[in-house]
Amino acid sequence: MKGTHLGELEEIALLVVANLYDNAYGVAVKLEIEEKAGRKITISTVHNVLQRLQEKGFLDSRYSEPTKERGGKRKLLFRVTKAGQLALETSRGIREQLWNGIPRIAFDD
Amino acid sequence: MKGTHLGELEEIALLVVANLYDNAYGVAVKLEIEEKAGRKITISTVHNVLQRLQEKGFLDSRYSEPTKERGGKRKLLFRVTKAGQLALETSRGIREQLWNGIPRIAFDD
DNA sequence: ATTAATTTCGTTTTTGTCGAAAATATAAAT
DNA sequence: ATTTATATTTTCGACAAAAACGAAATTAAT
Repeated sequence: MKGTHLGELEEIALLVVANLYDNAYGVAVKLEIEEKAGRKITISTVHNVLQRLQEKGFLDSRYSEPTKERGGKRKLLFRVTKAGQLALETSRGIREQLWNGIPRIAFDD
Repeated sequence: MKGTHLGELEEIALLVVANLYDNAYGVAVKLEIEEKAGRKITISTVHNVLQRLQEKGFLDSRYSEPTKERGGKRKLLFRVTKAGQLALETSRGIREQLWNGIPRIAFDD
């Protein structure tokens, strides 16, 4: 059976797609993850997670027209679905609640 | 090399241990995850993730004394380390930044 | 033909998940 | 009081899903 909730990278990738809005394709997502999350990641990993998110219904995609640059083949552009948005908000809500429940003393070192 | 960042369940478990403060052992963590995250999970899964978090240096543990209740054997109590706290804060900061960068239009349906 | 930008494929490691067994405590029964 | 039953907790062994990579395939301009 398929997975139910958002994995760690899945969540970051989803947020990044939302950030990039109308330019959310593989390479851009990779660069944005590396910059905002401070972490190296290969392009294969990015495409892998984007595809998984689409299969789960959290992203959809369409092809752009080829660009005029050298090697500028068509891009597969992603956007966050309503279900994706909901999954993100749910995830955030849970963590927020958990953060709020931490007693001060728990982090005194 | 071993895993560097916090998995999705790892992060929730870490937050839950912080929430429970001085009563963070397997069963309590399981119940708290189920309640706060609205998700079913087995005790084996919980122990597994707690152990992995300890190996990564994000948790440490000690044994309590047995209780006087029937079957009340000693509990393995966990607490969040400084490294664990830092990992949580880093993770939160990254997501916060990503949420703030989402253009309004990205979520208009 | 060559080179550049992008996506797709096959494989491996790490994380997430469970069922069942083992350990350790109290309670009940003989 | 010794055994037998039952409760609470942790440990073990296996498997599924997510994360990660290198390399191949695709498609565009030079």
